[in-house]
Amino acid sequence: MRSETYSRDRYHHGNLPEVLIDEGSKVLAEKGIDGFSMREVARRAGVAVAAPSHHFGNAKGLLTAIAAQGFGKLAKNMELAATASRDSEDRVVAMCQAYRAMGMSDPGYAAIMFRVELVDESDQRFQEQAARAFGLFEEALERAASRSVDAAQISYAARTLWATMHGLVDLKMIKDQEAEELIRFAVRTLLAGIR
Amino acid sequence: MRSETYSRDRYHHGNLPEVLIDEGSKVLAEKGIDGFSMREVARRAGVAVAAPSHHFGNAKGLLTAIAAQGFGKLAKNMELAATASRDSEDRVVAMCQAYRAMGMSDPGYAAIMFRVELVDESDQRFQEQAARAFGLFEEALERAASRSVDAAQISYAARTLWATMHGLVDLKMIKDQEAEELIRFAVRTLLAGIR
DNA sequence: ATTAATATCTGAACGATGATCAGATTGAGA
DNA sequence: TCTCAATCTGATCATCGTTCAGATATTAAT
Repeated sequence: MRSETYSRDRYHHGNLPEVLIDEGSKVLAEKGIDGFSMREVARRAGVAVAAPSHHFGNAKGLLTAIAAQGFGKLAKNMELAATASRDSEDRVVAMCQAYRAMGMSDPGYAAIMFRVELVDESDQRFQEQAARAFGLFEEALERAASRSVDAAQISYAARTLWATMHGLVDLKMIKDQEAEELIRFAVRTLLAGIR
Repeated sequence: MRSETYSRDRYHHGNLPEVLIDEGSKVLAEKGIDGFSMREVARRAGVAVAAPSHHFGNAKGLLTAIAAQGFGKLAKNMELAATASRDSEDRVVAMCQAYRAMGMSDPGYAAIMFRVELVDESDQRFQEQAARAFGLFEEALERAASRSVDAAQISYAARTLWATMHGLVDLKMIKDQEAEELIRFAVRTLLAGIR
């Protein structure tokens, strides 16, 4: 019985990058960004303090990789949530709920995914995953809007609603009991506004 | 000619707390939250590293004080912006613009004012200033809405728009040339939605 | 005016962190 | 099998936040 999470009997770990991402997101979930450190992650992975740098360059690199994974999860959750409804407005609401759920239940990811100063936004994989999540969102909104709405309006609406959800979650403005109602309010007023 | 910003000839500084807040916000503006440190602020104030702790407890305490001052500035800017217009919708837009202007031109404040993990939200002065800014916002929105809209709707709308502005600024989703248009879009659709 | 109490600041220390670098170890391809 | 690149270690460095005893100044009380 070893107290460390991962064995250290081999000099070469095998799949250190993945393990570091996993352990890193666990640390974030448990202690938040304040309790996060490269050394802590290295400890949990049972590896020397300098090892992570070889794969991710620096702390920002690891956080960026975790954030990219987070956006991948968000996209998946949003897709899943959307399939539950047939009504196009309901689908947008469901996606917003997925966004909220991730921000609330997975505080580790939420704490860094949108933190410009913590993440390297120029990272390709990060951009891909973030764009994928936002793309799903935009698409769903486009379907919920009437056909007569032009592209510029749709773009405005998508960005506005995305920003709204981000704000509501980031500022913790959604109380659990009224989440459904408040989100639906935001979606409905926006759709009503562009129709 | 002294290189230090403040003299150190007196053992007792006189108004250290204010100076620390000033220097702290300057550091934030220049180097962002990454470059911010108690030691750096102490250096600029020409004071021992331990001095700030006596007034603000810890780093979070100083950041909280700076953030509170930031909300005070924001409230002032919003009030000022609102007086420029007579139309109630225009006033809401002007307030949003003030919000945005602060987020963009004063990145030092924006970097911490809404960062839960950096700030002590239970701090009284912080709460007061933040509530004041939001209160102005809520009030302006209430005036812009028609009289038939009930209080719950107004509350939803205020929170939604505040969140939207926060999201747009935080995620840097507003490009300069379309700022006016996008903000007006957000305000107008929201008002249209609740009318 | 003198003294006591309080507020303010110093200087040195401690533990922890991110980053760097030479060198050890391993695995993959010639 | 041998070579070379990839991977990881261990030690080091500068910096950071915080703490604490003690020095200095201000205020209040006598």
